[in-house]
Amino acid sequence: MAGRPREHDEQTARALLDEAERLVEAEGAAALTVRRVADGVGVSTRAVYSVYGSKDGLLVALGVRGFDMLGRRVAARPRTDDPAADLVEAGVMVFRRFAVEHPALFQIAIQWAMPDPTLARQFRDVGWEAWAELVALVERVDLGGRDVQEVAREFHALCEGMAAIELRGMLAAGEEERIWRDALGALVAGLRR
Amino acid sequence: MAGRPREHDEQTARALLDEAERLVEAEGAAALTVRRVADGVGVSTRAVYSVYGSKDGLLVALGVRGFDMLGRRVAARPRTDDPAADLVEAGVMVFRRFAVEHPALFQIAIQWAMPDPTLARQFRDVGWEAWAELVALVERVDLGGRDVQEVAREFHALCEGMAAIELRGMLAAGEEERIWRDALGALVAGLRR
DNA sequence: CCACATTCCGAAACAGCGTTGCGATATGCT
DNA sequence: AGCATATCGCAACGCTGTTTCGGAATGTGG
Repeated sequence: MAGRPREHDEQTARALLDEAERLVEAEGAAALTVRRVADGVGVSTRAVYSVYGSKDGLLVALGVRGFDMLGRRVAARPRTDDPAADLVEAGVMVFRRFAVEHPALFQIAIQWAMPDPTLARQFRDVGWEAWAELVALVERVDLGGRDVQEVAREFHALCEGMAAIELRGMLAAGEEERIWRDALGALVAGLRR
Repeated sequence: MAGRPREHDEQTARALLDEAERLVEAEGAAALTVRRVADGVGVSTRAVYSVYGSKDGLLVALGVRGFDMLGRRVAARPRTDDPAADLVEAGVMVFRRFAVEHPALFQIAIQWAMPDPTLARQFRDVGWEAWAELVALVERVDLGGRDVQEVAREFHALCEGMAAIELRGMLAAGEEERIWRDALGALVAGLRR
């Protein structure tokens, strides 16, 4: 008595998630509807509910994907003998790149840009792993007795704000990386004195 | 040939906007529906369309209200003989207070947290006025030849990021103001050297 | 080899959303 | 007084997320 085997495997799950991210990226959060995601992959709307339970489940999965990506990239950063520069470079080359290349994931995972922000609780664990990677980078910088968690928050705040502003098209075209380095460098320098 | 006089005057308009802000504040952006706003004020849904044209029009009006509030408060800040401190205090006492007291307006006006972010174009003018007030504060600080607009952007980015983080409950309770001052102070100090 | 029990999928239905067309209503001018 | 006119409230439309339900597909017991 085995019953009918499920047709929607892990491959369909990834295809659905890809389509969801693509939709938000291309047409904004309002374009993310269960019907369009299903149609884009070529399955019925029921498949989305079989795999992710609900539209909210889809959003949570996007958040997990975002934090997973972010955490891996921070961890993969090279460590030089200049911890302060390492931190700034991580901000520019990881956080900025992530936000620019995957704005939909940035908005969902980092900014909690969803109809129901309490859903963020469901990817808190994955987020914490990425957070720990950032803290590890901050820990290497001498900050004159400042609380590491607190500094990490402040650094993250500047990164998040810069990313938000850049995604809104408010940074001079072509100058984005320089301005990021200027801002992040100034914050770290100001914290060290 | 005068026709029937309109029943929904400026007073109803303000009542609708108040109710809209209250709804978003209390239950999140998803709770903002034309029907609920109308019911809350005691008029029909048609009134919302008579006054604001659409739900999007309501969102734009909330954005205008936010920027108007922000601009006035920045302009009203006292100028002391320490321009750098004035800037930091403006960030803490204006931007932070605004975000904490009116999170819905912050999310709409500043973060463009709407289904269709292109609506932000419609309150760009009011936003520019508030922006000019911030630039005026930055201009007084000696920044060693840095571009004023650019520094204003960086300062705004940190404020926006800190506000976003605080609204998500990620700052130690009771320590918020001190952390804001620490972060903003560090950025300004780092920019001045 | 067949029929059954079991499981899942897809189409259709439901409530709620933003929005709009239409009949009824309430006013000011002639 | 009666007509012209502009507004309002109700009901409908197409869309949304979600659920229900009948049919289809499979591994197993006879």
